[in-house]
Amino acid sequence: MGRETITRKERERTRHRQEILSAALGLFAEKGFHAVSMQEIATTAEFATGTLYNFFRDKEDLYFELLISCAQDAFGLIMPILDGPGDERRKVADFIRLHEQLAREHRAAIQLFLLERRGRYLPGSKTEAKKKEFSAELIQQLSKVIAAGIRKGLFNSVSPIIAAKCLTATLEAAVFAAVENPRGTNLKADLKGIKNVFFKGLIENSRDKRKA
Amino acid sequence: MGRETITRKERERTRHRQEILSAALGLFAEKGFHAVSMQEIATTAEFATGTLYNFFRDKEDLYFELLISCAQDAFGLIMPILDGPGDERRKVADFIRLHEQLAREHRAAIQLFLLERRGRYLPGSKTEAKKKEFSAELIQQLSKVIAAGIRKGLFNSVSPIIAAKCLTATLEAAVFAAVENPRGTNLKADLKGIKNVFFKGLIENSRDKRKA
Amino acid sequence: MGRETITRKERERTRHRQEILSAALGLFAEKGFHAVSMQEIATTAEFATGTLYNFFRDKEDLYFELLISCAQDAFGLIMPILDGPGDERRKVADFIRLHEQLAREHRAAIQLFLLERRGRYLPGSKTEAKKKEFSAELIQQLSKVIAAGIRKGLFNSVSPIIAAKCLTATLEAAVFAAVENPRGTNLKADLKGIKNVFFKGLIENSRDKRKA
Amino acid sequence: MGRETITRKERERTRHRQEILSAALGLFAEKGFHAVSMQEIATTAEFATGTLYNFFRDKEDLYFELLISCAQDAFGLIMPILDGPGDERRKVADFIRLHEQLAREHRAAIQLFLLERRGRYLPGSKTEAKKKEFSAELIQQLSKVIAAGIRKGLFNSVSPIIAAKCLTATLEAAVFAAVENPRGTNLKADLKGIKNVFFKGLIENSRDKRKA
DNA sequence: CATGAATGAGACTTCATTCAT
DNA sequence: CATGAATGAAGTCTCATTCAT
Repeated sequence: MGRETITRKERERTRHRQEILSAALGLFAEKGFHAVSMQEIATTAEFATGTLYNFFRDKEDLYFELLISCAQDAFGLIMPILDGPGDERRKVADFIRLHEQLAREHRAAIQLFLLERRGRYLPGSKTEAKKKEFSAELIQQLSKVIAAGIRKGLFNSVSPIIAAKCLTATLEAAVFAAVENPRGTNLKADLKGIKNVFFKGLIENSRDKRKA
Repeated sequence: MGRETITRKERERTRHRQEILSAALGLFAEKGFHAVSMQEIATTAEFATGTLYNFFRDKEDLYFELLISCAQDAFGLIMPILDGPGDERRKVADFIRLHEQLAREHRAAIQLFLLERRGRYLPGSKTEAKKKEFSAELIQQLSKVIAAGIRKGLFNSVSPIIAAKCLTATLEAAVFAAVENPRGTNLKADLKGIKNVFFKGLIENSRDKRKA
Repeated sequence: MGRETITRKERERTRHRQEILSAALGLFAEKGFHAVSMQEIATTAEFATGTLYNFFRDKEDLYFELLISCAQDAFGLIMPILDGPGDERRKVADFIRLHEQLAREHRAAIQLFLLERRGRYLPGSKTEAKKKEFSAELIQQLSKVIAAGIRKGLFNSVSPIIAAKCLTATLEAAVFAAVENPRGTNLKADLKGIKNVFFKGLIENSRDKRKA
Repeated sequence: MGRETITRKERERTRHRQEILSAALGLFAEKGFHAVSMQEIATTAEFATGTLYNFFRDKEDLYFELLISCAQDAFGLIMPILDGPGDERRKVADFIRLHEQLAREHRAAIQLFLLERRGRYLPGSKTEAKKKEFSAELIQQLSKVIAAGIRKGLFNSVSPIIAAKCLTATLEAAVFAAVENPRGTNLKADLKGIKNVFFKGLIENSRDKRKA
């Protein structure tokens, strides 16, 4: 019984923490960090203001934890695709296609990440560092895949890092646009187009060589 | 004399306006919209707080005008390249290369534009709309160039709009990174790499065809 | 068995109460009443917040009880010296000397009493009254000793109450200084000097008389 | 005219600052630092909350400036007595007597200084340091007078510093008591008694010597 | 009695904006 | 137009206290 009691309390606490994070996610994604007040988050989560501070040191910490939580979710979807075994061309194609699901199921998280570059405006903040870290990790993994593809002759010989940066920047922009204005965008089509652009390149290689 | 007096006054006014905008640009770029106070801008511009309100309706309006002013500068550099006559491949290459100059000479303006997606936190604001407008215009122009290139057989047949979006997103990310951390980035090399990725594409077409 | 169980419980309760008071004493002495939170006291005493309220009505009550507890300790040392039989000059000298021990062994209690005059900011509080009461009692006892000394011709004929107030005020200041900055103070020497000042007076009486 | 305009504004500003300090003095003296809110000070001074922050960095700064202002007033009365030329016995007597005026005319300032030892609870604060500084300066001056008196044979040979500390501690206590409870105290009589105690000493010197 | 999460009033402080000079 | 003191709403965070377990 003792163990169970403890466990119930702990479960409650975790659940409450989740509720707060959930409320905060929605609001931050909708309005951005500064336009959301702790009051607002508390009310949305149906807690008192002070309660938030039993879970998070301050507003920035709440935002930070949210960031981590969202990033873990996203990485949980992304990494298996990039890490797994298999054809690099397929991996990249799947990675691109995955963004449709991300836009559908992680709308708020995407806004959270992309609404404001720089973690919390003043560089050097914990949030700032974390965002960069996530971004770097993603690019790192993607570039590994691309490098492997190049080695196998599946991809042209371009800088894997640069290619990864190009692709992530493009996908971020596309996903963000889709998430901000779902009705005005056809993300599925856009992703196909993006794949096309990246896989084909702008300049038909054969012709290119002939000219050279 | 009358005309001259008026003219001097007008010049003065314009100059003061410019000084305010200039001070605001530096601060907004460095800290972001929320972390800059009107008092700070006033002090930096060496005016009194109230004076700012003789030139701009409110803080958002100041930001808005600043945005427009910066955008005009940028477009003044970009459009001639895209609009002018000549080889589309050259145009795109020049457009890419131009971003090095932008990062060098318009550091603050770039941060102003890219620090925060969304004009000013609540979607639907004037600033919000303006940012989208600028972005759309750029993509529009660039896609025209790409479309022309495709028609002339200079580029592969991809969606010009998508390709333009890919390229601008990528360049924005690269320029932003360079501007935020000049020492940690080699923008010139990155831009070359970007050109490479876009021109080559990931998948070597000749091989591609062979395999197919 | 019944009686024993009850007794153990009572002992436990008393011990817990003491632990709380002990933790509170250290914190109040170090930081003052306002800068210490109930949560802090609870943590230091290794209890939950709510537990404190099983022993004390509120924060002020805790402080009040602490005051009484400390005063009893101090009085337990002071009163035997003043009350006992013997030479009044010796009593006063011992009373002065006793303050060295107080500073050594009751550092926290001294800070508790002397850090803030007035019991607890709003005059008229319970704490306020208690502090005055203790002070009055001390002065009362000390003045009795002085009065007796005067009657026996051991002391000059001064107002015993005033003399007692002078002496306690002086000693309080000296002890407080020593307790706040032990390294910068030589309390033993200071106490000797104080004794000297009070026993001699500023004006050499013999000369005084000659001049008169 | 220009100079006059500037001067008027400056005068206004100084006057407002004074009004704030005056309101704050009354409240701090009555309730102590923590029990007074900035709101309360603002309301009492008939300003908006924010206005206080145009004059003082924060609450502590306001308190600090108040302290300095009060100390200057007090020193303006005390120092001429101690510094001037003349008989040291008279100086000390006048210094003691002066405290009646202080209690009458600087009631609030005295409470401000004596309500809470330690400047602002946590040692090391600006306020803390300033209080000590004032106290040290007073003791320093007073001890000089006493030392001079001793050299001239006007006073017994006691430690001047210790004697000064004894006297100031005593006077502070007496003045504070009078200021806290004007009806229950006869400060004039107390000061006479204090003078008596200090000038006579407890032990008649002639007898003392005879006994020795 | 012990626990400790929840509460919510209230404190301090900032800052966009106004307005009399 | 310029000035800059004044405004006061709003935001962040603390903490004494309660109460269900």
